[in-house]
Amino acid sequence: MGIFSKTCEYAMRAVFFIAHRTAEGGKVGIKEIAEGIDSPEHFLAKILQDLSRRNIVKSAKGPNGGFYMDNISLKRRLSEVVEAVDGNGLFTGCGLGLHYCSETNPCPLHNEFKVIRNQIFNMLQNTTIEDFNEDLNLGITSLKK
Amino acid sequence: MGIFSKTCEYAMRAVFFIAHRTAEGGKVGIKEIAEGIDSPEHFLAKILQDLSRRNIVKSAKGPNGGFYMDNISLKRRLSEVVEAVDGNGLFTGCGLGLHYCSETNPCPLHNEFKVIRNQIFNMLQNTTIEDFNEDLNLGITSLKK
DNA sequence: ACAGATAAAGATAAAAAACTCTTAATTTTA
DNA sequence: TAAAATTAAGAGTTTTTTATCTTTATCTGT
Repeated sequence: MGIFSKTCEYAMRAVFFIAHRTAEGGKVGIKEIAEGIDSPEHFLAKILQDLSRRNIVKSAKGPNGGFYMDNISLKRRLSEVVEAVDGNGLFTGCGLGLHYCSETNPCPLHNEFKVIRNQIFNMLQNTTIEDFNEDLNLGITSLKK
Repeated sequence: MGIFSKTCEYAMRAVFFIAHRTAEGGKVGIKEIAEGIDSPEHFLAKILQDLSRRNIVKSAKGPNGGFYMDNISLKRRLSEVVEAVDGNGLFTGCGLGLHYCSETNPCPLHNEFKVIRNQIFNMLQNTTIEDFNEDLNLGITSLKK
C-alpha cells in the first residue's frame, strides 16, 4: 500500500476532479466523479459526504445538484484533505509507531524519519487544490488512463 | 496510520532489537523481543517466521535457541526489511494510487510525490540494520518507553 | 533416549478498512 | 403539488489487517 489510505487517495482524486470540472461554476454528480476518477461510486459517496460535512467540498441536492467548490474550498491545502480523511498521524507520528517517541526520547529512526515527515507535510501544506487545475486543464496531468 | 503498516513497524523494531541484543553472539527469544518492543507475542512470531524465511533474521530452535543476526543480516538495508513486509509499493507506487501514473502519463501529484518517494527510498536504502546499534547502545535512542 | 525449551506452522478470531445496497431527505422544474 | 433528480444517511457485506491460540517440529543437555 501507499502512504495514504485508499479512502484518502479517492478523496484527493475527487477534489482534484471536482475542482477541475466545476471551474466555470457548474456542479458535477457523484456518478460522473466516480467514473472520472475510477472509484467505487457508493464508497466515494460516503467519502464526499464526509468532505462535504467538513466543508472541504460543497454539495447541492436535487436536479442540477452535485458537488462543487467555492473559493474557500479551492484555496484549501491538500494537507487539509489528508488530515480530514487520514488524520494527522502522517504529519506527527513516529516512523516505528512508538507513541512515546519524541525529540527528547527518540526511536532509532527518529531523526531520519523526521526529515521525511516534514517534507510530506510541507508538500501537502504548500499546495492548494486549485494549484493542480492548470496542469489538468492543459492535459499535462490526468486522473484516469 | 503511519506510512508503514503495523506489521512493518513491528518488523523494524524487532530487527533493531535483535541486532542490539545479540551483538555479542547470543540469541534472544520471541517472548523477550515482544516484551522489548511492546508488540503482541504471537503476531510478532509470525512476522519473524517470515523474516527468517527471507533470511533477514536468523533463528535456531531448541534450548538456547532464539533469533539472532549474522553478518549478512546486520548489513541488510532497512529498505530490504520494508520491502519484505510491505512490498515495494512505497518506493514505486503513485501517491494517488493510480496504476498508470508514470513519467509520461503523470497524475497531478506525480512530480511532488516523486521527490518524497525517492527520499523515503534513499533513507531506507542508505541505512543498514547495524547502523542503529550504536545509538541504542549509548541509550540515545530506545525501542520502549 | 528423554525431557524441556524453543521456533514453525496451522487454524481461528477480532477489528478495521473497503465496498455495496436501500431508503430518506432535499431541491428543482413542470 | 407532483415527479424526477440528486445528495445524505443508515444498514449491511466483504476483504484485509491485526491478533490469538493450539499443535507440531526441532534442537540441546543430561
